[in-house]
Amino acid sequence: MEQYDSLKLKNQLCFPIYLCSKEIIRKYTPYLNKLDLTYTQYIVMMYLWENKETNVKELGKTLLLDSNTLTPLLKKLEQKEYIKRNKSEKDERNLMIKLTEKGQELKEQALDIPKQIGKCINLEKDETIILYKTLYKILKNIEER
Amino acid sequence: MEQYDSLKLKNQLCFPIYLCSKEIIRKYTPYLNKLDLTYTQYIVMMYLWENKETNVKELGKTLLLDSNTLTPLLKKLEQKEYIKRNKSEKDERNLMIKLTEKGQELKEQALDIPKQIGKCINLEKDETIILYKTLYKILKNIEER
DNA sequence: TAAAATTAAATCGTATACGACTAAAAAGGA
DNA sequence: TCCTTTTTAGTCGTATACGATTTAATTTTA
Repeated sequence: MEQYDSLKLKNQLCFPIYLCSKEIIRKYTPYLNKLDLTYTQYIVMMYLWENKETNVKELGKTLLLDSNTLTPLLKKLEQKEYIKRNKSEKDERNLMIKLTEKGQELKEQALDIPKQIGKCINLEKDETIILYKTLYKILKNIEER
Repeated sequence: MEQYDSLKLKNQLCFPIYLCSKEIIRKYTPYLNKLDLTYTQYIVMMYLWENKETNVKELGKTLLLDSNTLTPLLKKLEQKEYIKRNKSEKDERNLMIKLTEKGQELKEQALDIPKQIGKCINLEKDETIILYKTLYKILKNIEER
């Protein structure tokens, strides 16, 4: 191993992760355009399709995003009438995020997207499972140190 | 499998990839701040530490970035005097990117970063190898379709 | 060889992403 | 209770990221 090998791009684990993230998201784009969503808006909608109601803090904990990113994004989703933003009555510091009818209906149109993306990525079942496990292990390790 | 399971966040392969990319880059930040680099600037510098000279097109092919992202980024690296940007004499459409002395010296200061990040990610050797292989397979599959 | 097509970089507009800070509300303690 | 601390969103500034378009240089072709 040469002295500078550790600085070569091909030896950086983060590099292909960064590339994959960008390139898979790029693959999502044409499908998401049809729903008038960006990728980040899409994962917010997925969270809401599962949970119906949340607040900025909760959402941020799952998506690992802070209010500085979420606030403007949620305002855009409200403009599109996919969600409603309202202060909690119990604790006015909390902003409650709720799906609208229109936001709920969008879920139907999204149903085909995962299959299309899966076809692009095209991994074997067991490769996919190992990949998941490793990625979540990295996330766990990182948050710990 | 329920009808909507495919739309759950935990079943999205892209989601943990996206999170890992963000979170690993976040780990880089304090180290890169010392070198006055962002993550994207860092991978540009890594490319140049390996190749000494390139142009925007070549660089973009490796980093999967276009001139719309690279042009302002390279101007910033030039301001910091890590690189020089000059039109090629052979073909004036090409902008040649060259390391400066100062940019070359930065490599020494970066030498410890990969080890520190590796400690954070903290995977077994064989896990890492499989992860690399799978990520590059995804990239290959994606570019094909 | 002159016009058309192609190529490379730059520019523009929009949307994250995030560190640092601010404002408002709630919780806690003397 | 009043004051301090904590919590939650929001704001601001900087830096990507990228689709679409523009500009300039080169190559192709009629």
